[in-house]
Amino acid sequence: MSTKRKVYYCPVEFTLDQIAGKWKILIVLQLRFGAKRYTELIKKVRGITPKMLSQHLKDLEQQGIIHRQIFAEIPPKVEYSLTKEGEKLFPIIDSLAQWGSVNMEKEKGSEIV
Amino acid sequence: MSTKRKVYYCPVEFTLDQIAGKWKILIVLQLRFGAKRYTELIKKVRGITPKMLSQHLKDLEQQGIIHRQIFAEIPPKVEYSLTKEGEKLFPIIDSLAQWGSVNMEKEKGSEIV
DNA sequence: TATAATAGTTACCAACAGGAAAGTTTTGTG
DNA sequence: CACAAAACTTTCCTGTTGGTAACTATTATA
Repeated sequence: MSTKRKVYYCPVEFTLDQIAGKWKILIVLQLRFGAKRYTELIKKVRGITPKMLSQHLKDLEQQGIIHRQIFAEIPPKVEYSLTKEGEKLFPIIDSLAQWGSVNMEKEKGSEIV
Repeated sequence: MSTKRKVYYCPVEFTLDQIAGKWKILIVLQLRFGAKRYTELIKKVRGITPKMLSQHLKDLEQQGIIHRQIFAEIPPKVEYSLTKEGEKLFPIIDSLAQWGSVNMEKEKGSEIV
């Protein structure tokens, strides 16, 4: 996600720009199962690096999709959760998951674990 | 889309890999309104270059999402249309469009034309 | 004083997606 | 023979995305 002001003529194009990239949707997917801490996300979002995670968490917070809550504890605790706005992405995630489940099976060498 | 064999553990991740990038979904979106020729697509998919269009048309054909029909005419005529498989992407496009319509309006400086 | 835990940041680098501009092929028409 | 039209292809270049690895800050505990 960039901060460039761009005029969109197409809602689909707008959405694609908002959630583009390898990680945003996968992060939201994990948060769907409940609020999570930074290190939990590192473990659950397979393959994501600290840099990518914090970068995308920042973006998502600015977009109003997730909420970041800091607990005044030692050691520090920060919890990420979906906002109401974020929950509105569920239909997108569902349709992606639906299409994926059907089409993954056609691929030789892929497994569902 | 790459040809690399990759094992997927998550249907959402699989789908994202299949339709990732700036153009695939926008091409499918246009073909939803009927079969189109190459030059029509160039005009309708705002901003796409010849290179990007033919590259993604090739990918989409290999993925079984679109069908390419050549007419033996002079000058040449090639028509692209969605396959049954391609039509299964409609729910994804619909959810992207839905989210986009709602959220675009919140952006100052964006207009729907 | 050294270590551990959490939540990051920073610097550097590589790969790939994408863009610009020009060229290619085929045949028909003036 | 030159040009037009359709459908691409090719070359070269740039910018963004993403990856690796190391480093930082804070406080508690042994």
